[in-house]
Amino acid sequence: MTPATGAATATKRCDTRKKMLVSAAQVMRERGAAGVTIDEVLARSGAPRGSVYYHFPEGRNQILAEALRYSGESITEMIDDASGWGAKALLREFIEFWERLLAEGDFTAGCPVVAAAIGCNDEPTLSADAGAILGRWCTALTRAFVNDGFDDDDAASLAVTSIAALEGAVVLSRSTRSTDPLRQVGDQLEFLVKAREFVIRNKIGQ
Amino acid sequence: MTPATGAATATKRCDTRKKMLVSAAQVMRERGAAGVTIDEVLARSGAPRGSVYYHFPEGRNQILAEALRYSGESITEMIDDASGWGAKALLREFIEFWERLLAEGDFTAGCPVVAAAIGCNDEPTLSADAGAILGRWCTALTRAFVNDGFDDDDAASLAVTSIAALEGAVVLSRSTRSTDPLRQVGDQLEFLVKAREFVIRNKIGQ
DNA sequence: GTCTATACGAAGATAGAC
DNA sequence: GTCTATCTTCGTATAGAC
Repeated sequence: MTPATGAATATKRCDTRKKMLVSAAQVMRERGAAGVTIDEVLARSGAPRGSVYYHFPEGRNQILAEALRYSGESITEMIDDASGWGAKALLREFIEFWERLLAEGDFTAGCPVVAAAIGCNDEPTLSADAGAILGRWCTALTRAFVNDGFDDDDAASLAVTSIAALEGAVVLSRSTRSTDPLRQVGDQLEFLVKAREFVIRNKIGQ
Repeated sequence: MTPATGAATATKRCDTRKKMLVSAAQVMRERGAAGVTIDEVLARSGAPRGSVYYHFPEGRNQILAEALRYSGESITEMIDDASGWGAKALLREFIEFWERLLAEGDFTAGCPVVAAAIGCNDEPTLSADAGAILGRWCTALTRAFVNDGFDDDDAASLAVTSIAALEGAVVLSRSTRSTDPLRQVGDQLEFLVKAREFVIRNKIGQ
């Protein structure tokens, strides 16, 4: 095998796998984890049926697990990229990100990680995997809040609240077909952070 | 038919229907809307297979729609019952409610309305139905905030943020198998409301 | 109102050729 | 790596008896 063919094969291999994972994540976003079928993934990705169990020997459950990891990582990257800007900028970025995604898909798709967290037919570990990803987002955001001067507990609490509120807002925005919830939550979170900063700066009790 | 038999029949009829809806809602909470199968509903409810299409002529989709409505209403009632106590008490009640439910089910089940909002195989109206229910919760909570002295816009914004944050916290709590997110979000929401009140009372800008 | 049986299709998974 | 064909299971839905 020449180096050229080797590279081409490797590329092809990754392409098919990747296309399937992207499609699986998309279906997960639209119909929930339990709604992901191999047929639908094949139809969307254009991947050949014959290569399903070649790329994913453990079948459907493996596709679900990897699709979750794949889409989780892409959002984690966005958070990591933005975490140098400070927590408030990160929150704004997150909101813009979801506003764009929701509107692009005409409110037919939500967050794949939440979809996985909600549950699926079998594979009970999927929800825990989703929880781990959400936990990592919280950790990254906590770090950003700490950099902004919050102590560890406050930072962690604000981070968890921010992720929860934003993910909840995505659910509300999607199901009501409006970005209003996302923007309202964004405004309130911004105020919340400022109020916390104000309280700390002035060393006053609540 | 004597009145007695009539009543007995009516009771029986409602019992089977109700048992099936409760079971369907339970499956929805555990596996998502797309994960609800008639077989599973029958197995859990002990309802006879023969009466599925007697009680639900439109089949599975009807079961999903009614299970959503049923479980949505039970939570709406809780909100309405508590809405006389003021918004902050209502939030606390909501948090206790979910802490109890999550722990009782060993973190295997979340909110049925969010599960429906996330999507399902067919029946695209289910998500919109869920959105309508979430909207009603926001309306009720908005009213409570207005009663507490907030103007309409602030009240609505706080209500949306509260519902979003709490539903998001349920997702986080479930998938991380811990009630910490729910409690952290509860604390932050309480602080947020107090801070808003403080700002209004002292007529200071943000 | 409920039962049994069954038709029908969808979906996951496997086998072997190419 | 991919294709076709096939097996099997499961789930929805229908029909007709009781």
